[in-house]
Amino acid sequence: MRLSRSFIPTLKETPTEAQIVSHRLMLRAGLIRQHAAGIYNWLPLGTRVLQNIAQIVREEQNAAGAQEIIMPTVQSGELWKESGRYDDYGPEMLRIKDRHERDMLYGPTHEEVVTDIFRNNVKSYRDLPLNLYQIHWKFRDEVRPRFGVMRGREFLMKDAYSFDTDFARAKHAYNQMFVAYLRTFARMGLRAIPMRADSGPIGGDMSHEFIVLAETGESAVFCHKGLLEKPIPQGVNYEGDLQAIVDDWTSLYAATEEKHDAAVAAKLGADLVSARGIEVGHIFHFGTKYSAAMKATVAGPDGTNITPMMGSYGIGVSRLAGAIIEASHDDAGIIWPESVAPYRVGLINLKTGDAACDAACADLYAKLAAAGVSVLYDDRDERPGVKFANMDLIGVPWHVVIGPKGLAKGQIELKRRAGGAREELSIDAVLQKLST
RNA sequence: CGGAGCGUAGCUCAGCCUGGUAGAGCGCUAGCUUUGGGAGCUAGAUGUCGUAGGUUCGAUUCCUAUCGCUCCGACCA
Repeated sequence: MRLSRSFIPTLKETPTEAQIVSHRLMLRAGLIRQHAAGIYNWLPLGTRVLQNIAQIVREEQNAAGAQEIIMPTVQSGELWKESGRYDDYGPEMLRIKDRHERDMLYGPTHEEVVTDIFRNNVKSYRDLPLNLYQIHWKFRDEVRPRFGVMRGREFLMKDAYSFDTDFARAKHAYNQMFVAYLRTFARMGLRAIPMRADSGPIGGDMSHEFIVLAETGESAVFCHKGLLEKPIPQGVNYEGDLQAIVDDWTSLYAATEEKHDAAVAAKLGADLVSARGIEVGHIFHFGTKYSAAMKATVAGPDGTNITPMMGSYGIGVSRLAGAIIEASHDDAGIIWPESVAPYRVGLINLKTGDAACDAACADLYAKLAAAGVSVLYDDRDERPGVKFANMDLIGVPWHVVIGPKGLAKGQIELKRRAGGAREELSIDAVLQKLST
């Protein structure tokens, strides 16, 4: 993409409303713009990041055996009356009446809808296990939205729902999501630590929050420092027994403030990490809470009905965009991990209008595109300082700098955004390096 | 929901206390110069001073209401 034709409105100054670094940088780098309290427009750069994050989530969910669907954002209130949550959920749920005065709502979560899909379409135990997920927008009318996309009212979420015939199989479904989550966050360059958590109003007794440590995190968390270095499982067979992996991760102390046991934690001594964290994922097992209330059953092997055990598994996709920035930035701007970066390479033409520079840039731009590398090409007639500052702010992982001085020697500059290491290379060498 | 603050140009903000024809920097437009880390000069465009009432000869300024946004707290599958 040529920057001269891109809609990437960057800001030199920080808007007053933004208090934390990820919010400031998302506004300054032109990823988002606020529409109303806790509600945001995602501009082209932000949209690309969001799509990259969603794609990683999607690939790992699919690998773990979940199937993607799309459920409605606007739901019927009737279903929520069945589960009893229409009255329980409170003012956080945005309630709407349609033209026929029917009670509708903008979905804050989808247990009711997915259970309705299940009971209408799944009739036999032989169709289980089943895990359905979507990556879709939710609305929760938070009392106090804040921190940009970290606690918005409308947000993009991956929510998965598992159905199993008994607890052992439900536990396996839980473990599948547990392991998939470890891998998902790691692919985004994040270390997310599973911590014992309160299951909250949704109910249930098996629950972990996946927490990224960050100073600006909303909750206080405590964990064994060994969890910061534990290797992420590779080559996982999701059909096989995952209990050993889960046990390995849950054997070390890790808890959010609500579940924190100071006496137990104190025994860790110097191994205890006490920090703040951002919740990027949350998994629950809640048994038959919804399937029973909504009379979702399947026929069992002996002909009697089985009420399936369920779990739900959430990832805050739009929140992750903020969390990644919290974890990876410097004074100059965002430092995107390659896996989620809106572009992999930023090509800077130091002297637009200079025939040699223009030709070299155009040539490299075309060749990188042909090699399948996403490039943001700053072809604007701006001063070098402006271009450097802008590319640092946007935070693409690799910067290629082409200017008249270097070009005279047949050299261009390749800079790594993370760390700032630079090297002078030939154009072919840069092409080679970025194409692999 | 309790407490506090802020709404003036696209952005950051001054002006308001003490009422009298709307300001700065950055950005934007045009031109010239400049060009390896957010340049310089010149010329220009841009505002229902959040909205509605009230007081006054006169309101961005004082009063009231209202809407919006932010922060602290409570809350947060």
